[in-house]
Amino acid sequence: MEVNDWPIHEIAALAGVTSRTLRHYDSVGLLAPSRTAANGYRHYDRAALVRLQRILLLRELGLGLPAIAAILDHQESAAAALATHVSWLRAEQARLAGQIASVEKTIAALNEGGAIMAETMFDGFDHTHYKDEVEQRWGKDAYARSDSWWRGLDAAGQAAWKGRVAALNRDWIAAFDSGAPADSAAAQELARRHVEWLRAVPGTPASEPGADVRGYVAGLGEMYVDDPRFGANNGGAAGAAFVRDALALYAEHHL
Amino acid sequence: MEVNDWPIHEIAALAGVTSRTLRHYDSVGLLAPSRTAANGYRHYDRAALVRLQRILLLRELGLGLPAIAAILDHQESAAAALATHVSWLRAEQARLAGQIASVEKTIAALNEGGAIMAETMFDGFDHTHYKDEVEQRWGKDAYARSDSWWRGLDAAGQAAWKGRVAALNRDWIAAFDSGAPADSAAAQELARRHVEWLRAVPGTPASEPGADVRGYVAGLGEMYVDDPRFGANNGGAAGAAFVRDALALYAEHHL
DNA sequence: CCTTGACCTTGACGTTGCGTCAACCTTTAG
DNA sequence: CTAAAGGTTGACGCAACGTCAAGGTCAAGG
Repeated sequence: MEVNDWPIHEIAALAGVTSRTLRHYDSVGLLAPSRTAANGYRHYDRAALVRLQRILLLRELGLGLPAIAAILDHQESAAAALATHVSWLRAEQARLAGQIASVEKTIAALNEGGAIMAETMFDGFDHTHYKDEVEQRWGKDAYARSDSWWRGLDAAGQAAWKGRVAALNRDWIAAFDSGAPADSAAAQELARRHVEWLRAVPGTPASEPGADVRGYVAGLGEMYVDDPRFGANNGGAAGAAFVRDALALYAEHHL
Repeated sequence: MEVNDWPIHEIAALAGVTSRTLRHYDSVGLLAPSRTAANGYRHYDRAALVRLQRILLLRELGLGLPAIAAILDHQESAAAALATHVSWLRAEQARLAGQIASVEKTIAALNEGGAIMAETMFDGFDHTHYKDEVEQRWGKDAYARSDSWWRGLDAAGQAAWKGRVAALNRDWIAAFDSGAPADSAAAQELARRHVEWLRAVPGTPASEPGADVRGYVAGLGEMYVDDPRFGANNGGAAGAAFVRDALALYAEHHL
C-alpha cells in the first residue's frame, strides 16, 4: 500500500479547502470519506482526492453543489451541464450590465440634477417670475401686488431678499444631494422655511388670512415639477419632485 | 383628508409587491406602516408610498436593504452609495466574465479533447508504438516480443485487433465525454477491459506470470498522460488523466 | 497519573430577501 | 350563524459554508 490515507486536515490542505467544507460535502452526500475510523475520524484516499479536485474544478466554474453531484454521479453529461450553465452565466452578466447602466444613469441624473437645480432653482423659487401661471391660478391681483411689492424694494432690500432665496436654494440642493427623504426632519424644516418665505411676500395666498394656504403650497410644488426650468425631462425632475413632496407633506401635517 | 390611508394589500398592489414584502420591510425597520389599527392591521399613507417607491427604485439598482436604509435615513449620501455600488457591480461582472471564459474553455477542451482522443488514442493505446519508452521501462526483450507477435499476425488478425482497440477507444471517449468519474462503475469496467486487452499481448508484463502487473498498468497510465500525442498541453490532457485515474484505481483494487 | 494542547466530532446559528405554509383572529356578506 | 376574505405573528427553506460551542481522543511531558 502507498501513503494513501489522509486525515481530514491533510486532504483539506492538499486541496486547498477547509475541513469544514469536507464535512459539508460529506453531509450533503457529495463526497464521503473513504473510511471512518473507530473514533469517528474521517479519512480519505487517493480516489477521494481525485473526486474532490474534480468537485473544486467545477465549483470554480460556478456550478452549484447539486449540479456538480449530478455530473460526477453521471446523472448528467458534463458538456450539457456546462452549456446550460454558461447560458445562465451570460444571462446574469447581461442583468448586471443593465444594472450598471441604470445605476450610472441615476448617478448622472443626480449630479446633473444638482447642477440643473443650482442653475435654475433660483428662478424656480422666485415665483414672481411665473407671471402667467400665478395670474392664472390665483388671479391678476395676486401677481400685481407681489410684483409691485418687489419693485418697491430698494437695491439693498432686493439683494437681501435674493440672498435669502439663494440660501434656501443651497440648502434644498444640499438636502436633496444628501439623499434625505422628503419626510426627513431636514426636508421638513426646509419646507417650513419655504412656507415662511412665501408668507413674507404680500399678495400671495400664503400671506392672506383665510386663504387656502394648503392648496397654494401644494399647487406651487406641482408647478415647480411641471416647469421645464427645473429640468423636468431629466435629472432635475427628481430634485423638483423632492421639493414638491417635502412641501406636500409639510402642508398636510402643518397647514 | 384625502384618500390617503390604504390597507396592506392595496399599497402592495399600488407598488407592485406582495404584502409579505411589506411585512418584511416593517420587521427589518425599513418601512413602518403609518398607522396600525386597533385590530393590528397595518395601514399606509402617501408618505409611506413615496418612501416605498424610493426603496423599490434603489432595490432595482441592486442595492441591499441595509444600504437602502442607510441612504433613505440619511446616514449616507445617495451619490456616494451608488458610486460604491457600481464599482461592486463592475467587479461582479468581471468575475462572471472570467467564469464564462473558463467554462467555455472547459467545454472546448472537452470537445477538442474528445476529438484529440479520437485521433490519437488509437496510437496511444497501442503501446507497441512506444518503442523507446517500452524498451526503457520494461527492457528490449519485452518490446521485441510484442513486436514480433504483432508482425506475426496476418492481415485479418491485425484488422481484428485494431477493431478491438478502436472499440475500447470509443468506449473510453464516450465514458469521458459523459462526465463519469474515474471511480464510476463504467470507467472501472473499461479499465478491466483495458487490462484484459493488455494481457492478450505476449511479452508485456501484463501477460507474464509473476510480473509487477500493477506497476506496469500504473506506469502505462502515466505514460499516456505524459505523451504529447494525447494532447497533454490542451484538452486531451483531461482525457488521458481520466484513463490514467481509472486504470490506477482499478489496479489498486483488483490487481 | 494528570494535564496540556492539537485535532476530531456533532449541533446549531448567521447570512440575503423574501416565498410559503401554519395556526389563529376579524370583519363582512349572505 | 357561517363561510369567505383578508390580517397577524411565527417559523422553515434556500446556498454554501464560516464560526462558535461543547465535548471526545490521543500523544507528549511533568
